[in-house]
This record gives sequence, structure tokens and C-alpha cells, in this order.
Amino acid sequence: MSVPRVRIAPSPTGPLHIGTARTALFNYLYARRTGGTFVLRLEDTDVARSTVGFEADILELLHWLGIAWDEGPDSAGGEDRGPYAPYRQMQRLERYAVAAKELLAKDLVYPCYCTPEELDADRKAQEAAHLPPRYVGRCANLTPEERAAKVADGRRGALRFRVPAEKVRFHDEVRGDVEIDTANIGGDFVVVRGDGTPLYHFTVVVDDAEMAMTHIIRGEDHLSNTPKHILLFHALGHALPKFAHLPLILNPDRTKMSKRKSQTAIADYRAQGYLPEAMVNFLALLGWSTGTEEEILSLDELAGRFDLEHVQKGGAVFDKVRLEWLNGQWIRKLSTDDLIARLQPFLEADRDAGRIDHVPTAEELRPLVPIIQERLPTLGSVGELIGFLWQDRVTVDAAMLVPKRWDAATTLEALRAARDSIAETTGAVTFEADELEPPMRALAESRGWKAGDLFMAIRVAVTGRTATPPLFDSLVALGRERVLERLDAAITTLERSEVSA
RNA sequence: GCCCCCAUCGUCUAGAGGCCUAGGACGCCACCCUUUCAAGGUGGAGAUCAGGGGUUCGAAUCCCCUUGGGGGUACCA
Repeated sequence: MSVPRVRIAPSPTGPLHIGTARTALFNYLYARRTGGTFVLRLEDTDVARSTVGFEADILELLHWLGIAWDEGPDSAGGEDRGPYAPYRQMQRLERYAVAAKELLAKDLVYPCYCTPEELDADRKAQEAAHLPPRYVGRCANLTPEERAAKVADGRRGALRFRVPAEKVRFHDEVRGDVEIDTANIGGDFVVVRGDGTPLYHFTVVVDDAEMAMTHIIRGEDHLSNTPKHILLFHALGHALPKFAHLPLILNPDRTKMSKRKSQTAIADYRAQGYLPEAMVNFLALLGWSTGTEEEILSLDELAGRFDLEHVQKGGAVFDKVRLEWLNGQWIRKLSTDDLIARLQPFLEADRDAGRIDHVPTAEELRPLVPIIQERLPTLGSVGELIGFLWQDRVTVDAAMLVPKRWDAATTLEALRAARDSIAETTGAVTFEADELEPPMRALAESRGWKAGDLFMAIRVAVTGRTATPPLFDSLVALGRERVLERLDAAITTLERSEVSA
């Protein structure tokens, strides 16, 4: 067989969805593994719901994930690239019209003048009679006179495909042989709306045929629709591509992943600080495995291993906890400069949201990388981790300042002693972690305190939180002046609560 | 309702008749490391392979049934 051609065909009716991204990824990986061509086509025939904003979101986030396509539009409203242009269905309308005309001429398709009300009544009647819903065929055998009468009556016909009575059999690359009786697909289905715009099942086949797709790799939700597509391929006189239906990505309750129950927009994951490397790695392993025990894999490594044989048949629950773990793995692999660069937008967002008062420079950030890199589950958690460094002041209440095993009086005494020690024994110039720690340990020992308790009191006083990166590194990052200021403020807070108590 | 698909630890999965008294990873628990939090290390609990019948010397792996779950059933995609 010739070079494989595969595609992703998103509808710009919503932001890039986890499921779409996963399907795009599998197609991309398949193309790269086989030396094939990966095409992106925009299915924008649902004019009422399609927007350029969604188109922009989809294209941009696929780029962000590193999923590159060989043919199709590169950007929203941008020009198409590739020999089968255009790749937006609304710009391919004549082609569908030509195909429809051809089918009409062969009587493979016929005009249907049924009104929505009639159709609705049919459906209700069938439901009441416990019959499966299907088009009753009212317009299937209209005479030319009857048609003319309908038209004269002002009715605009939709085009319906004549579904032949047969069993459609096909081989699915992941599921094996599938057989569906056309008696069960709902009767003659509409292919072109009354207003002349084509419908999904029609456009997808016309385009897949014209664009010479060799493999249709898509979600399992299309498995039941495949007979319609096969019938259409035959009607159009085109050879069948191979089909591969991927297992669905599921909500925790095992229903098809949805916006209602899960976070489905890729943009939201990016905004929270998930790395594209982690998203891709995670998505690839939802419904596919290498067959080995490898699991931390880059896009290139995935492309070198991907195959349809190891695609799972059953649906896969989207486990966000596992994603977070993988994200941590990828964050730890980043170079210092790379991490700093990727953190920047998140720090700016923290500043814009008022969570920090100013954004550190790359040089301020650099010495912190060793102590934060292994503590970041996501890039977005940086503010939560070390935001106290760029807040003008931290607020702590007296209760929080007192370590578990201590009382307020001890804490006050300890903070005063620590403050004095830092003020007296360390200079601004040599304010280093190595120099800060010994006097504090000595202090704890001389008073019979556990070093950990002393450290905790200082930690809370200076950062406003009980969980932070190592204390002395935090003090160094804060600088002598601010450490003393914050210790003073904490001491004052404690003194006041002593008085009122 | 009807049609189709699916079914291994809570989750993602390895497994294509004997290598499985079912392996790995996430999560969980314990311990180690340790100033907190992480990260890391070690160990542990966790699946009678949905259930029942076959086939076979032998089945998680093949067949059938049952049950459960999911998807599809639009002039949406």
C-alpha cells in the first residue's frame, strides 16, 4: 500500500478537548511511525456553533502540544497548506454539492420534504410503540408530480440517502470484525439539509475520499456510525480506508468524558501549569501502551514506538492524580533556564491576581531552582510554594505561630532569641544558609528546644506558612532585612495576643 | 427500547494456552532520609483475571451464556 494518510477533523464548536487531543495524538504518532502524512481538517459545517475563537484555540493548543500536521490550516483564519486545499469544510461546499448531485442522479439519494413536526410525530409514535426510531420513508418514493407539488407548496427538500437492506461488515484495526445490519441504523439518513448545507456523515466521507485517507483513526463513539460511512464510500465509488476505533476517555464514573464532570479543555491544563510533554505522555498512555514497562516517554520516543496493536479496547478513566505525578516527572527533567522561562507567565499571573506583589527576575529565580524544582507538581503551584518571597508582607495570626509542642511564651522567647542572634551574629554580606544554621542549632541546644520546633516558629513567622522549602534557603532568598522585619512583626503579633490573653 | 462495543488490583496497564502461586506504574500504608513540605530509597496491603458453563493434558488468554458497563440511535459533530 502507498504512504498512509491519516487525519484529525475537529469541529470548532468548542475549545480543544482532551478527547480530540488524544485522537489527534494517536493519528500523529501513527503517521510519524509509518512515514505517513497527517492532515488537519476543520469540520465547521455547524455554522451556528462554530467560531473562529474556537478554531484559534484548537490550532494553537495542538501546536502547543507539539502535534504538527503536514496539511491543513496553520492558524485561525490562516491559509491552508497542502495539495487538497481547502481544508475547511465551509470552503468545500461546491464539492459536496457536486457529490450530492451525482448521488441524486443515480437515485442513491432523494429529496425529503418532511417537516420537523412530522418527523417528531413519527419518532414519538415509534417510541410509544416501543420501536426503534427510524425514518419511515414517507418521501422515498414520491412521483415527480408529488415532488413538484411539495416544492410549489414552498417546502425545501433535504436529501436523504437510500439505505440498502444489507449487513455491513468491516474489519476494525483495534476491534476486529464488526457486523451491523443496516436495518438498525435508523432508515434513510439526511445527507444535505433543506437549506442546502451538508451534514457530518456526508462531508466526512466526501472529504476522506477526496483527501485520499487510508486510515480513519477516531473515537469509539463513531463505531456505530461507520456503516453509514461505508455505504457512502461505496455510493461515491471510492475504495474503503481502514478503520481503527479508539477507546473512549472516561469520567471517574466511567461515562464518556465530559465538560460537566471533568476538566476537558486542554487550555485549562496549560493554564494550571501542566507541561505539554506531560500531557502528551499521559494521553498516549490512555488506551495504549508500549507493551513494555516504559512510561516516561517524549513525543519522539512515543512516535518511535506507536502501533495500533497495543491499543486497548476498553475505555480509560482520566486519572488526574497520575497526570500530576507525570507532570512532576517532566518538571524535574527541565533545565534550569527552561524552568525559569516556563515559570515566568505563571508568576505574572500571580502578580496580576494580586497573589504576589512583584515578579522576580530570572536572576532572582535561578538560585531557587534547586530547592523548588522537586517541589512543583505544576508550574502554576510556584506562587503557593514560594510566593512569600515576593509578597511585601505576610500575615500570620498568633495561633499559627506557636509550634505544636510549644506555648505562646516559649515561642515568643524563641523568636526574640532568634531575631537577636540573626541580627548580631550574621552580616548582610555573608548572609548564607551555611552560616545561618549553626547558630540556630546552638541556640536550640542551649535552651533545650528541639531544633525542629525553633525552625518551625521561624518558618511561620517569616513565610506565613507551615510548609516551605528548606528554612535557611528561604531566609537567604528573603534577605537579612526582610527576615528581621518579619520576625519583628511576628514578635509584635505574639506580644499583643499575650496582653489580650 | 433497539443496535454495536467492552470487561485483569481503586486507577492506567503487562499478558496474544503452559514462563502467572498474574508483572509494572499512579494512589494508599509503613519504614529510611529529614527543620516543615517535597523529592528519593526500601518494604507492604491491594485482582479467586466480572460470574457460569464448555474446549484442552493445561485457560487471564479460545468458544457460548449471563451479568455489568459504555457508546450509538438528529435536517449536531
